[in-house]
Amino acid sequence: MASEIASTFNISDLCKEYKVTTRTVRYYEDIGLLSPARRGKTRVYSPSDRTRLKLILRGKRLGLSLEDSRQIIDMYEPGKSNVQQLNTLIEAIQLQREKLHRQLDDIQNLLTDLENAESDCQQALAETSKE
Amino acid sequence: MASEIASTFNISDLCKEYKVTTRTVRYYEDIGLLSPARRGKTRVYSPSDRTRLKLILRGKRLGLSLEDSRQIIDMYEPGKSNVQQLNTLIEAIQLQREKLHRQLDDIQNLLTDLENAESDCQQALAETSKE
DNA sequence: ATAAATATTGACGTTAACGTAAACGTTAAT
DNA sequence: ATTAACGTTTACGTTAACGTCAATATTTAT
Repeated sequence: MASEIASTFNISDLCKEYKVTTRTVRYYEDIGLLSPARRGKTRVYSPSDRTRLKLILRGKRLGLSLEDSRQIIDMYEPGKSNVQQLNTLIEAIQLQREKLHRQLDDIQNLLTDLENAESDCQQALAETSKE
Repeated sequence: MASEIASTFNISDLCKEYKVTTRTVRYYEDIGLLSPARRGKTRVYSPSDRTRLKLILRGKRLGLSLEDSRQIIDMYEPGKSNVQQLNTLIEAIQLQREKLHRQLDDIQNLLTDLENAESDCQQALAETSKE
């Protein structure tokens, strides 16, 4: 028998790594976003599961819903796809990209606003220290 | 009497402009994010109200909660602030900026992923058309 | 003046994304 | 062997951000 090569994770280690609760990753499994293997009844997470979780959390940081993330993740594995499906997928990808570009724009603007707000504060502080 | 100068908006025009429902802007008023004037019982929105709504919606596109947006908007009007408050505000601003920079990073990565996914699709389509 | 459109204030309903607690089995260390 | 630590399922609870009526003014157009 070959020895185990791929590293695996139990639920609590995975949760510690990504600072989420077990409830959260079990919930993701409930809705089909993760499907870890089992050793008996215990969940065993593969590196691929770990990656999926990472992608989900990145999505959350961007304000995506879990369903949005699911779709995006599915985009990475076209699987058995005919021409029709591929074209649909490309369209979906482009829509997401446009949305992300809008988001980039929003962030740039908000960053500018915050920089201005901060320098206003610094200004006010400087005024205060003069009196 | 001087004639009216500043343009104002009624609720439905405002909603049409920003593609939100009246329920939404009334809700924002309920939680104190907007405080339009009244003509009798009818709400009258000023350009400043309009701007606030715009900022709220930008926040939403970025995945911010309404409370986050409220805090950020408050950052633009320091009002009567002592040194202590100003320093607290500057810290808050910097925290938000760091978060936004992380978000920028996430978006760049996701965009790269999607570009790769798209070119994989194109590739697959090319293969298909060869047969 | 009267109909049609638009406004208002309740108030209950809904969905996503978990939190929280109970009740229970399994493994690990002492 | 027993206790502590960790795992499991089940199930009710919670919060944000509105949706969706309903009942009732008020305004606008004809």
